[in-house]
Amino acid sequence: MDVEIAGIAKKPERKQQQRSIITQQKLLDAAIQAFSENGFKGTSTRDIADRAGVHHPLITYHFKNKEQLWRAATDRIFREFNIALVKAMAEIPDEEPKARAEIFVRTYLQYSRNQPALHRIILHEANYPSERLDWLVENHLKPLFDEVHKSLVGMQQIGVVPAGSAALLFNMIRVCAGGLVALKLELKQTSGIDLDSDEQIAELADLIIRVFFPGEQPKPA
Amino acid sequence: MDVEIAGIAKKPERKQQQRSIITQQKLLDAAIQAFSENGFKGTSTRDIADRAGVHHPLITYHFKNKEQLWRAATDRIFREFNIALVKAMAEIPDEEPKARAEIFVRTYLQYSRNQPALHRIILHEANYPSERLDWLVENHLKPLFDEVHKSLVGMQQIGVVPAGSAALLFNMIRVCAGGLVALKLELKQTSGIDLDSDEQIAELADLIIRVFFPGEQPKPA
DNA sequence: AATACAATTTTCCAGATTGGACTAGATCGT
DNA sequence: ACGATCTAGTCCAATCTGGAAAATTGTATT
Repeated sequence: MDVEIAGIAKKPERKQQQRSIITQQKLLDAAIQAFSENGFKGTSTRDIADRAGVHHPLITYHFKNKEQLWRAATDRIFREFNIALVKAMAEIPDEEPKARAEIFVRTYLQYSRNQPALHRIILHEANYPSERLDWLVENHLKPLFDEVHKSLVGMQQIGVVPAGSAALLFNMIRVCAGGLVALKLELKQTSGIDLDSDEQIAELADLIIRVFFPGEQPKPA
Repeated sequence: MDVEIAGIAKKPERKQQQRSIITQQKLLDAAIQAFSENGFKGTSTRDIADRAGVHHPLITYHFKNKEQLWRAATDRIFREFNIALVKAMAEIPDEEPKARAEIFVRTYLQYSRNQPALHRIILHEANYPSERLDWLVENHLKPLFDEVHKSLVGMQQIGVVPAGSAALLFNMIRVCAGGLVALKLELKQTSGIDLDSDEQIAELADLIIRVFFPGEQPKPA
C-alpha cells in the first residue's frame, strides 16, 4: 500500500490532518500580523501563539521553528498576491500595455490595503543583511521585478512612461503604492489621509497613473 | 553659595560632565543604528550598549530608560536633518519655488543616504499605534508636512506640479526618496541599483523632479 | 598638592521573557 | 477500536530589563 514516487520508498502517509489545518492557518495569520508589526527579531513566538490563541509549543510542532514559520507566512502573502495579480492581469490583452499597467497598480494597491504586510515585511528585512532577505529576493521579489521591468521598458519605447532608469521607476511606483500603505497610520495623523477608505485608495491609484504613465496609449496602425 | 534662579533654590551644580558627553554620543549613535534596524520592541538595551562599547547600565544613568533613549536618538536625527534642510533652503529665494523643490528633494535624498534611519524609524513606528508615533508626528512630522504641503499647493497653482491631492503628492515624493533609500539593500539585489553611489542618487533625484515637477517655472511678469 | 565630594563607570542581582525540547494524554481518520 | 496525529502542560538554558551597590574618575576648594 505504500506510495512510491520517484523511485524512493515513501512512508505510509496513511493519515491526514484535520483540525491542525485550522491551527496552522491561525498561526500563519497571527505570524503575518506580528512579523509585519515588529519584524523577525522583534517578534516572539509566544506573541504569535497568543494572537493565534494556541499554545506556543505548537509552533515547533507545525513549523519546526521561528525561521520556518516566518518563511511559511511570507510565502503565503506573496503567493496570494501573485494569484490575485495573475487573475487581474488575465483580463487585459497584451496589446494594451497602459491598461495592464493600470490594472497592476490598482491590484497592488488593493492587495496592499488589505494586507499591508506585503510591503512591511520587505521593509523589515531590508534593514540589514540576512538570509531571509536573500530568500525573499530570490523567490519572490526578483521574479516580479524582472517581469514588470521588461514591460516598463516597452512602455517607455511607446512613450507612455517617462524616460529614465526603468529600474528606478519601477521601485518608485512600488513605494508610492505599498510604501504609502505601510505608512497609513502616520499619514492619517500627519496628512489627514485615510488609506482605509476606498475613495482615497482610488484617488491614489489615479494619481500614480497620472504621474507615472502620462503618455497616451498609441492607436494600433 | 548655592545658585538661585527663578526664585527656586537650585542644587549646588558645582560640577560638569566631561567624558560623559562621549559616552552619550556613542550611545545615541548606537541607538539610532539599532532602532532603525530592529525597531523599538526589537532592540534590547544590551544590544545598544554593546554596539556603543559601553556597559549597559550607563543607559539608565544617562537616559533614564529605553524609551527616553529612543526619544533622544530620534530627536537628534530630525534636528540634524532640519538644520541641513534650513541651511540648504536658505540659499534659494522664495520667488523660485521649483528651484526650492529641487533643493528640498536633493537635500532629503542626500541626508537619507547617509542616515537611512530618518525614514526607517518612521516606518517602524507606523506599523502600529503607539505614543512614540504620536510624539513623532506632533514634534517632527506634522510641522514639516504643513510647510511643504503649503508650498506644493502653490506650485500646483502655477502649473509646476500636477493637479491632485497635494497631501498625497507630498507623501509620494517623500517615499520615492526616503522609502527607496530605506530599501537600498533589497534594491541592490533585486534591481541592481546602488543607492550608496553618488551617481545613482543624483539620477534618482533627477527622475523624481522630472516626474513630480514636470512644469516649467513661469517667468516673472 | 591634598582632600572632599560629585559625576561617572563598573559590578552584581532579581524577576521576567525568550526560543526550543520533552512527555503524556486527547483527538481524529480509518 | 486502533494507531497516527495533534495538543496541553512543563521544563530549560539563554537572554532580557531595570536597578542597587560598590568602585572609580575628575574637579574645585582649601
